[in-house]
Amino acid sequence: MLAPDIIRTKCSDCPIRHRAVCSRCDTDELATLERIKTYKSFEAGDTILLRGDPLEYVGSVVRGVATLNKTMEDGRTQMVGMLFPSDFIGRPGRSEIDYDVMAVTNVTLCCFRRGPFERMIATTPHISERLMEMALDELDAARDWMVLLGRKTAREKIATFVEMLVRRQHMDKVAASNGTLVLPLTRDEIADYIGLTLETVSRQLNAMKKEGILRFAGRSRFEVADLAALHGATGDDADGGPIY
Amino acid sequence: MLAPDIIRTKCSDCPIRHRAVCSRCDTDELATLERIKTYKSFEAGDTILLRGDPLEYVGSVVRGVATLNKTMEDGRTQMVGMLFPSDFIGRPGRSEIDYDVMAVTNVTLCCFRRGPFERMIATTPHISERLMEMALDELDAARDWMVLLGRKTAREKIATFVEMLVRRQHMDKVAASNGTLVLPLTRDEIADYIGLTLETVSRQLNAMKKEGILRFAGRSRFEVADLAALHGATGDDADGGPIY
DNA sequence: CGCTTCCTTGAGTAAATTCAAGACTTGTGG
DNA sequence: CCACAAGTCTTGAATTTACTCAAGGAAGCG
Repeated sequence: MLAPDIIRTKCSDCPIRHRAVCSRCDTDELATLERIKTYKSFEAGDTILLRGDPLEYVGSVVRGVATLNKTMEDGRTQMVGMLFPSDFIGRPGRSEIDYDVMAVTNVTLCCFRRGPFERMIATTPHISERLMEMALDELDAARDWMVLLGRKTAREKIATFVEMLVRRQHMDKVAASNGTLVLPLTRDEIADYIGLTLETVSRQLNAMKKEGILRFAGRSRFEVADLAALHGATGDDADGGPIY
Repeated sequence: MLAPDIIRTKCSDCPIRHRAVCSRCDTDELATLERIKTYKSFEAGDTILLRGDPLEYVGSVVRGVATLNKTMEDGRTQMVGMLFPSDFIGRPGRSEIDYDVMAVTNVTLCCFRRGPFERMIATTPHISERLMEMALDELDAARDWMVLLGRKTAREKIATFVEMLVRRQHMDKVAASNGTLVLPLTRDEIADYIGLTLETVSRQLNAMKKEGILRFAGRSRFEVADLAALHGATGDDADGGPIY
């Protein structure tokens, strides 16, 4: 773990203030959270939590990207979630989790010790309601991903994955300076997320490059040259498309 | 919808009393629920809810099995959940759902109108806490299924599916008279649940029959002749196995 | 008993995987 | 600032798994 470079940002200045688990808290509630929060930082590649570990902390991703990974007995792995800024790690009332949480970029977390946080939830509807809402959002996302994993072709999987990245980075303004987007995962990690092999991911990504749908600038920076074509390749409904 | 054949079972006599959303309610709370509940019945094949429909009711499955289905533009479908007795339909704070809910057997639901129920949640921690717990259980199940869909072989998928059925029916005592289990889904529906085609499902099921792992009595009744072999075929950890 | 629906089985095909070799990035140290 | 090493990525060829297409057979319902 790195030394935190956000030492103690005020909640009111926090970049995820309006979307995280605390988004509906009033000034008093925020003051209470302010007292019990701590920041933790992780370097790209670090393990944030290991499957089965006792869950001492819960918290929000403030910066960076983390992934939730499940590994089978024989080493096959499936990523079951990607966490962007404002996403929550850990669950109320559970003492452990059934997947590993990994930092895929440098990550800063806003953490609360589980005990005090759970006591606060019990008396703070603004938090418990938001937590429920976030859990249901995660459930919806998991089910959408089940369609991807079970029924989509390699090409559709890639297109859906890229579209999801665009949507999340647009939201977070991780998007950086120009219109360029960041590809926070390696080919191998993408493969684990969408249920393919890294070779197939590479082939499909290059096919979309050749077709002029994507444009790459180095390994991990790219932009979408043809958003409509990208959406067309997802296999999703024409209506339900991306709204910016 | 059928005429309900449970007209007004008392909550205290309800078969799912100890596992459903109301499981932690005290006598007073139960009395309140008793007043606002209504039973609805559906025949096998009926649509319980359609994607995008305004969600007027929420409720628990009392008897029967329902499925959650997503359909792509071109007709490909992926089942994203199976609901057994005690499972909850609908979500607090959401006015619609993004999948169809179908009755695959005859189904009886214990329903509450969404408005009154949500008002009750707000003042009844015994319910809101249980709802949160159930949402997190569903999320865990969805993520386990993502591993199945993304990384398991046809044989592992079938074995995992059958093991899940055994576990749920053991729990519900749907298991009926003898040790026989019910296969509530057709080959086609199973295929939609585990991301295969019906032919592949049929082949794998028959392979397990020939190997003496499963024994069939007609189309939809079967028993597991070799539970250890079944679990061995799931690809899951030797430890995390079924506990009866 | 006959019809409909669901299931089985086979043969050929297609999509993605595996195996393998080589090329590009990126970061580090000289 | 360049060269090198390590890690990533690309591409091709062969293989495999599951899919598609097709026909026939069993179950279950009326």
